[in-house]
Amino acid sequence: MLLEAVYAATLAEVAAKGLRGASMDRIAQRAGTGKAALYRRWPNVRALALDVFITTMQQALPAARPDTGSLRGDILASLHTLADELGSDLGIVLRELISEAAHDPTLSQEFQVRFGAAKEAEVVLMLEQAMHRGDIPRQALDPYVLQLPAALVVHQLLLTGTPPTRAQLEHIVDTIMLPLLRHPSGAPIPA
Amino acid sequence: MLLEAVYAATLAEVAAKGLRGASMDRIAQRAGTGKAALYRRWPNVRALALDVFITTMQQALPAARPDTGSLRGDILASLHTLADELGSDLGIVLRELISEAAHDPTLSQEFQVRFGAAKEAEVVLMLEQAMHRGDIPRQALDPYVLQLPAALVVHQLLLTGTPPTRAQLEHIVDTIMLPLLRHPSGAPIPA
Amino acid sequence: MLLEAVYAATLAEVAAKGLRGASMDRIAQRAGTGKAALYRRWPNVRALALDVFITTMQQALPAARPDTGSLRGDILASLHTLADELGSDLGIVLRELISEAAHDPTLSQEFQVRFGAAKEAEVVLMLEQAMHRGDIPRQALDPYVLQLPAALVVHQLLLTGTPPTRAQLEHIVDTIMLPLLRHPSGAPIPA
Amino acid sequence: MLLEAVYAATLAEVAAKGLRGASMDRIAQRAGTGKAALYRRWPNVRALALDVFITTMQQALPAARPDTGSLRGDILASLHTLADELGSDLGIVLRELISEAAHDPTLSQEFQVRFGAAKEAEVVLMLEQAMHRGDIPRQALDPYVLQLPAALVVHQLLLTGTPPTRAQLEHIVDTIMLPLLRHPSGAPIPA
DNA sequence: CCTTAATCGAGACGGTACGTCGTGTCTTTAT
DNA sequence: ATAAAGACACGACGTACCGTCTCGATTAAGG
Repeated sequence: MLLEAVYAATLAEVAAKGLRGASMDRIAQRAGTGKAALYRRWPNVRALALDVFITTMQQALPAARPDTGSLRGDILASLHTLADELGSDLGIVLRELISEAAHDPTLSQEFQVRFGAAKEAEVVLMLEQAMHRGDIPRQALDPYVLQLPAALVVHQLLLTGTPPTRAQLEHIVDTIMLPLLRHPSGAPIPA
Repeated sequence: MLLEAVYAATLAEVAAKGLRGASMDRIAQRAGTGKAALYRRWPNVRALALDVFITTMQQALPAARPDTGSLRGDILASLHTLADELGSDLGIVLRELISEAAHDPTLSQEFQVRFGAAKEAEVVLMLEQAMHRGDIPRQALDPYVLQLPAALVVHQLLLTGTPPTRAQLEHIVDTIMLPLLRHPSGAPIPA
Repeated sequence: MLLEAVYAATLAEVAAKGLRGASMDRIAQRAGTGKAALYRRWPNVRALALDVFITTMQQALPAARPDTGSLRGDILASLHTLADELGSDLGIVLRELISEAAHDPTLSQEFQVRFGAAKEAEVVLMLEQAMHRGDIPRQALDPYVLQLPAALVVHQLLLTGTPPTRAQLEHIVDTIMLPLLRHPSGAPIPA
Repeated sequence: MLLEAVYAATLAEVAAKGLRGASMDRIAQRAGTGKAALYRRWPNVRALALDVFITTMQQALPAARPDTGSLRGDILASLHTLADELGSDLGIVLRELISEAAHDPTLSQEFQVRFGAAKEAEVVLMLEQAMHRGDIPRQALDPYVLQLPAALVVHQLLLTGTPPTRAQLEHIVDTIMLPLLRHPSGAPIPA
């Protein structure tokens, strides 16, 4: 109840003023509560924003674990969900958190564990299903290949400010991702 | 004279307190001047800090255009230079730029022009040399493939806080980049 | 508690630097508080200083309503109290009030109500007692006559920087005030 | 030439922003010159304003030495001139100077000598003419009586913000000033 | 059913930094 | 040589947030 209001207020505030310009006072006011209620749960604005970001991202995850019947469809659906999320206010928050993480290694790890790992697990699942089905040959899963489509999506967002279009996503999947999965190099994977 | 003092003061302040904790008052004091002299040139602390870092960085750039004789060697050298740069203070600034760009589209463009384009041109040059030599088949250059190694390096930096090691870079080149270049899909490239 | 500290700090600051040289920062520091606490209550240094002085003055007022048994004694006692007040730091504040009032009509009124009116009521009371006793003939009270001694005292203060001496006050009462009251002109009083 | 521009600029600036709000920078700009030219002649804003004020006042003085043929007419004419002056921008400057004088005794004296003394000499002249004509009995001139009408005019201005009307001036002259001059007390005048 | 404890909103508190403005001095231009 | 224009070091201004804190008022559970 109250938490929902706080989450919504935080997203709105960060979207409007940026993480740097966000203020506890205003978030409290937007949420119709007092600062004490916020400081009781989060030590500062950044922590609050990170929590909101990750929680919101995670709620969006289940919808992103699709089973369209084909590997191509699954990957595309997943990327599309990601691109949609990053195109919204969450994209702004992501960029803020990236800079914040530069000063706070804790945040970096937290971010990696709660967001990076979840994304990766999702892809692993999809690929294992695909190997079961025989869509792609059995192979050891290379983490760099797993990250690849997400990395390209995020990279484009960070450099140009907008996530890839559906056509661009298809291009990424068809000319980069699928070829790599169909003809794996079989090289050993470094730690 | 005064500018040198300000640059030095800014670097010292940022080193001491971090980019986020730097304050105009203290920078002015360190530089033996007044705030007005700073605000006359930069609109705020971030702009000052970013200017200082970008200027400092660009002086170190020219060393990055390699010609090792083989495509693999060229790409690796280029990536290594990038990873080294991003592992230093430059990495921090990159992250600040990213968040700053979320609120200032101008900066986004500026950044893309002064860094993204330079990086891309460098890769294009390497690939054309390689096609001349016959290392890889003649092909239209796919911007997503060009960005790919840099995207993976940056992505790892942003998620984990540290750039890839030499072994990881070799892995990226050998199992992802070179296979894609040796067996291009030939698909049309979307705008 | 805090207010006391602020009042004391303000008096100390003004004593040290003069009203014009007083600064909010220093007053806050002297009072062991922050500027925000001051600006929450007063819009600027002048308002604070003036409030402190007016309050301080009013606490000293009650002692000023004399009943010496003769009209001459009453008026002299009243003027003497006024002269004493204006000879202290209060004189400085009076002058500040005057210049401040030139830009702020509200202050003009406030000043008139809290001092002018009080002073006038005091004189009216004395004169009515005197008419009762038969010291002076019954007469309509002319506001210009009522203001007269105070006006002369203030005027001298403003022009020379020091209020009249006891001998000068006696002269004013004996050669100007009392003759006018003993032989009133009886002319109508303009609005 | 330049001085005229500076004088006009100063009057305009002080009228617009008050002495407290006046700035050397703006006066210089209004006068179409640089700050250096001002600081070469006056040590600070207050000194400049005082100089302008007194000079302007003195130029207006000669017009105030009337000879209407009757004492009443002379005094009224003189008071009217004073009230007019004080009702204009000069009234504002007067009030500013009064507060300034609180911190600078030099200014107090200067003001008294150049303005107060001139006013007094004017009244003395009028009264001596009147005694010559037999309008009033020969008598020692009491400085407090001399100051009296001006004191009342200034007092009203300072308390209410507006100088007396013509009717009020006549009242002051008829019921206070003239009676005192026609029936002098003859008491000795204290230093 | 009442009371005791926790939580709520509201907002004051001591602080730090902000970005603007004005000071009085000193230097650069352009005659 | 002088004058305008304006940079310089300094410091006060008034605002906005910070993170801590004290308040009643409102709930809830537990005796």
